[in-house]
Amino acid sequence: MQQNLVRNKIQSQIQHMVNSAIILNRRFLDDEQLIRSEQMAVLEEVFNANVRDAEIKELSSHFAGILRGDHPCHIAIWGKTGTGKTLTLCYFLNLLAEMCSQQNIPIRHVHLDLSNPRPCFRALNDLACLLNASKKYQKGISLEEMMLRIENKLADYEGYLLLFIDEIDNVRRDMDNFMRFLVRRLPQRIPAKLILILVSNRLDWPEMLDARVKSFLKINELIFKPYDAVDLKHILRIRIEKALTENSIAPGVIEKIAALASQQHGDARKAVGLLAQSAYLAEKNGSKTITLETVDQAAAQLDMDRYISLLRSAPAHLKAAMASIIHALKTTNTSCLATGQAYEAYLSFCGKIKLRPLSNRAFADIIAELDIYSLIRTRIISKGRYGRTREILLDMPESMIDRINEMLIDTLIR
DNA sequence: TGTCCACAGGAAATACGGGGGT
DNA sequence: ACCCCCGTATTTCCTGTGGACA
Repeated sequence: MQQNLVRNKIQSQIQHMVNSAIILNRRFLDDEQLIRSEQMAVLEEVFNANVRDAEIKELSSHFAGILRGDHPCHIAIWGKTGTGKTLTLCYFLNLLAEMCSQQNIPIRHVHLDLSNPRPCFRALNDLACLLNASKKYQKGISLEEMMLRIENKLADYEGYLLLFIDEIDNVRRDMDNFMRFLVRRLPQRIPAKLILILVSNRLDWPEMLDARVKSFLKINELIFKPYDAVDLKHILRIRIEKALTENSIAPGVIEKIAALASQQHGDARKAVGLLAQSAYLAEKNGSKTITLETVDQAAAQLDMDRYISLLRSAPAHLKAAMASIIHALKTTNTSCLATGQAYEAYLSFCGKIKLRPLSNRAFADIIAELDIYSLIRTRIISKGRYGRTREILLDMPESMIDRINEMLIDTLIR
């Protein structure tokens, strides 16, 4: 009897979930889960909607020379994250390689992805790995050695070599060294016709370079504009068609998601992410449609998740600093802190959890880092005779502060 | 007008850890 | 086992500064 009740209940719950399902194909809501060919298929549909037309045209005219035996110069590409630089380039290069091989033009392209920051050494090592010139090293081998290995590997390749370097401004430290190698040294030492494709999301990165290297870069420039709301709507429609059931979207929802995403940075990945989150949420609530309110909730939740996951994996001192700032603001009942006060709070907090505190200077850097992640907001103010300091304040909903605080203390004490 | 506070933030030095070559 | 090399984290030392106050 009892058992039957439970069975019925579970069965009806499952049935309810099936009826209210709005996600048909989960994988199309998350690029990570798509295999390459599916990504390309989605991308082709996007291109068919005339999105990124101008950029592809530019690329075509730049590289057309290869098919005539010319040697096109390097190209620099700018655009913010999520504007489709990487995917567009991959797609384009594959197509180009296909055309070349039909005409027996030797061509190789290598995609060096620097989406997480790394020093010169690591970047070179990764490049060497992609070329099969070396294995993965952590440390311990000189830069010179790494460069030689790359050169030797390429010593008898005479065709076109397209080096597609993604997010090049992520090479921290010794950027000059890295660029000098690519721009001046490598072309002189290998027979291949080298073309660099330098992708970055900051317009100003060449300013950081050595003037001599800069002058060697005879660069053609191409800018990927952020997607506007119209483009984003196209992109979202394609995903919705593939991933969701019909009529699961309330009127205005696409527009709202597109507007939110284009307001922020015109990042397509974020837009799709927001769509996905909205769909999950609607399904969890047993609703058959995604409404405008669902989108709001989803956006809030994504925000929260971003903060939480950012902090969870952060170094201990960063967590401690964040926790002490929250604590200090709560106990003093003011809305902002000066650096000195924050440092005091941090010192006593460290004492409590038995963590060796960092110096004043290092703490200031942590504050700056928290500001970059926009976990706090700071600005420099001068109180005249009473000194110059940063004003530190939190800028997030009350409920979020509490949850973050709990999580911090939990992970720190354990 | 000059002083001087309480820091900001750059540069260099130092500490530390870990891997490769021999 | 030893030395060399490199990357990262932190410290030490330093110069710079907006504006209230005398």
